[in-house]
Amino acid sequence: MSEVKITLPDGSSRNYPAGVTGMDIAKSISEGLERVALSIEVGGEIWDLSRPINKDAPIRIFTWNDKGGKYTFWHSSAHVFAEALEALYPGVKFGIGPPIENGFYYDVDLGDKEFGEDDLAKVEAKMVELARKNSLFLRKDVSKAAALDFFKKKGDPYKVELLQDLTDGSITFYEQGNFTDLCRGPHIPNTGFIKAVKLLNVAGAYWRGDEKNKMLTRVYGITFPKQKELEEYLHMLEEAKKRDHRKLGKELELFAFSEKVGMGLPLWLPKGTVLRERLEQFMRKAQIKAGYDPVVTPHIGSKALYVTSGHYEKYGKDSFQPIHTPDEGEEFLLKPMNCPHHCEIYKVKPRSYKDLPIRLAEFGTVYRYEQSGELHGLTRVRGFTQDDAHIFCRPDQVKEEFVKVIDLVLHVFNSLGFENYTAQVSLRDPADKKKYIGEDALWDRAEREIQEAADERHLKTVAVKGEAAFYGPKLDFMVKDALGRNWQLGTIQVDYQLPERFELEYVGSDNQKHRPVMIHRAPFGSLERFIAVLIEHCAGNFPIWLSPEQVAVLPISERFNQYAGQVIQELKNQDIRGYLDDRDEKIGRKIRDAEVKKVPYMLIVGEKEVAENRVAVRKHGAGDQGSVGLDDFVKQFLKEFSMPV
RNA sequence: GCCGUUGUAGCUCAGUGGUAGAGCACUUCCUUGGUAAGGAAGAGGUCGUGAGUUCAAUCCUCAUCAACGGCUCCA
Repeated sequence: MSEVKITLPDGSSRNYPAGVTGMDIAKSISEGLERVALSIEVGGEIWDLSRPINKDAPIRIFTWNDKGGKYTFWHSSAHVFAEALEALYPGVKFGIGPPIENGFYYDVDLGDKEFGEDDLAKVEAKMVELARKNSLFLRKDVSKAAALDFFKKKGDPYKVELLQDLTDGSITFYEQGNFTDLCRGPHIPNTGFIKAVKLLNVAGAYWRGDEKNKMLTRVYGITFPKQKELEEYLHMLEEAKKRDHRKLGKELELFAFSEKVGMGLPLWLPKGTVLRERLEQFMRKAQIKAGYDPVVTPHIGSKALYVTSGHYEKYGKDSFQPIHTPDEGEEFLLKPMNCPHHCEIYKVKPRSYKDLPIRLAEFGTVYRYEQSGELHGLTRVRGFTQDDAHIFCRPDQVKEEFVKVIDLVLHVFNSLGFENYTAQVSLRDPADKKKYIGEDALWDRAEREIQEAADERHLKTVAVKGEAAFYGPKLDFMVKDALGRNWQLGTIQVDYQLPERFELEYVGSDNQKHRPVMIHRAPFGSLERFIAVLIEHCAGNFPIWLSPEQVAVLPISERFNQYAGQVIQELKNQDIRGYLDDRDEKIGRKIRDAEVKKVPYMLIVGEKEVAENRVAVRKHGAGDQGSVGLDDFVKQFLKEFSMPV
C-alpha cells in the first residue's frame, strides 16, 4: 500500500497510508486535537476532515482558534441555517450563504412572506434543535446534469443560475440532515459542534450584488462552539456601540445634524470645531514643511469647468443640480471636488520644468449628492471638507513625489495612533473598462508607479480591482471603525487624465511643451470621516493636544472661585483650553461631571492650594495625582502635550 | 435608490383607542461641601409630519420625512 508524506506546520513530516483523512491525522497527533479539529488545510486548500488525502502535502489542522477553522464553522452554520429555514418555510429559495469575518449570512427568497425580527427567534431555535442532531456533513461529487436536474426539480432558480457558470466535474453537493446544497465546502465534521446561535439582523441584498437584479432577504448570523463565547461576543458588540462616533459626538457635544438643515449636512458645535481646527493646524504645519502652497478656491464653479474635467458627464445627473442665475443659460455647480479649480490655478501663468513640482493645498469643502441610504454619521455625508492637495510634477518626479506623500500619510497616522490600517492599491476593473477614462498605457503606467512607490516604503499592500477612481488608480489607507467596518481615510492618486483635459503644460529644458502629471492626495481623506474614525479609536479620549477641553478647574467651594478664576485665566494665557466649574455643587459632583465629559485633567483648588498658589491635579480615569505649583503644572503641560510635529 | 427596523421631554427610555410618565439634564431655594451623583420644589411634550378609520387616535390604516442595520454607490 502506498504512503503519503504529510508535512506539519512545524516542518516535521510523517508518513501515512494513502487515503488518510484529516481526522486520522488529528487523531494520530492527539485525542484533544481530534475533539476540536474542524477542517484541514491541504496544500493551500481547506478541506473536510473526512476527505482522503492521496498525495504528499503540507497540512495544517484548523480548530476554532484559527481563522480558517472559524470560516469552516460559520460556513457549516450557514447550511444549518438554511436547513432550519427550509424546515420552517418550505419552498424557500436559496441564493448564496458564505462565511464572513464575523459569522455568516444567507441570501434567501421567501416569496411574498415578510421576514422580520420576530422570525429570527423561531429560526434560531430550530437551528439549535437541528445542530443537536449531530448530523454529518456529507460531500458528494455530482455531474452538472444531475445537479441542474436536482435544483430544477426543487425549484431553486438561483442555484440553477450558479450552476450554469460551473464546469462539469468540479461540482459538489453537501448534505446534512434533510438539507442538500450546492457547495464547494469544506465543512466541519458534524452539526454538533454548533452550540450557540444568534441571528443578528435581516437586510436586503441584490442577487449577485447587482442593483438591477431582484432583492433577496439576507439574514446575518453568528454561531459559537460555546454559549459563553456567544455572550462574550454580544457583550463586545455592546461595548463597541459605546464608542460609536454618533453617540459620542452627541454626548461630547462635537457635532449635530438637523433635519431642517438637511440630511448628511453636519453642524459643527463649538467643541467639535476646536478638535477640527486643531487637526487642520496640524496638517497645515506638516504641509508647509513638506513644500505645499496653501490656496483658496470658491465653493461653486461654472458647469463648463466640470464638463472639461469629465465629472459632469460621470456624475452630473446624480449630483446636486446646477445653480441658475438671472442670466439665461448660466449654470454653476456646487463644488464636488477641488481638482478642476486647482488645475485652473496651475494655468494662471506659463510654467517651467524648473517650477515643478507645484503643490497646491486647500481645506476644500465639497458637496456631493450621496444616495440617501448611504449616509452614515460623519463617515458618509453630503457636505465635507477634504484636506486636499494636488501636486503637479514632471513624469520623472511622480514616484519621488508619491513616496513623499506616503511619508506624510504615515506621519499623520503615527501622530494619531492609527496602527491598524490597510494600504489598498485600488485598480481598474479590467472587465469593465468603460467605467474609466484614458488610455490603457497611461493606466498601466500609473498603476505600476503606485505599486513601486508603496514597495519603496515597504508598505504591505492589498490590490483590489474595480476600486480605482474613474480617472486613475489610487493608494487608499483603510481604517476600521468600532464595529469593524472599513473606511477609506487617506488616499493618493496618480492622474494623467485631468492634465490632458485641462491642457496643462510646462516648458521643458528642451524648450518644448510637455504635459505634467497630477497627484491627488488627502491624508485625512475628509476631516469629517477622519474625526469619526478618530473618535471611535480613542473612544472619545482624544490625544490631549486635540482635546476640546484639556483642563477643568474645580473650586472646592464658592470661597475659592476667585482663585480658580485666576487659574483658568493663566491657563488661557498659555493657550491651554479649559473651563471653570463654579457651579454651586460639591466637589465630588464636579469631578464626576468632568470625568463623564472625558476632560483629561482636573485642577482642584481649595484652601490648601490658594495659600501656596498650587493646584491639586487629577487625571481622567487615573484619579488624584497630588498637588503641584500652578507654574510647574503649566510648564509640564505645555512640554508634554503640544501639537506633534 | 432598494430591503428591514425604529421615531414619545434636551438625553436615555416606559406607556395607553378616552388628549401622557420615569431617571438624568435644566430653573429656583436650602446647603459652602476635599477627589465619580447633597436635599427640596418647579418648569418642560401638537407623542416625527400629513391624511384616513372612529363618538374619540400618541396608539389602528395609508402616505411621507428622518435615523438605524444591510445592499448598491462613493469623484
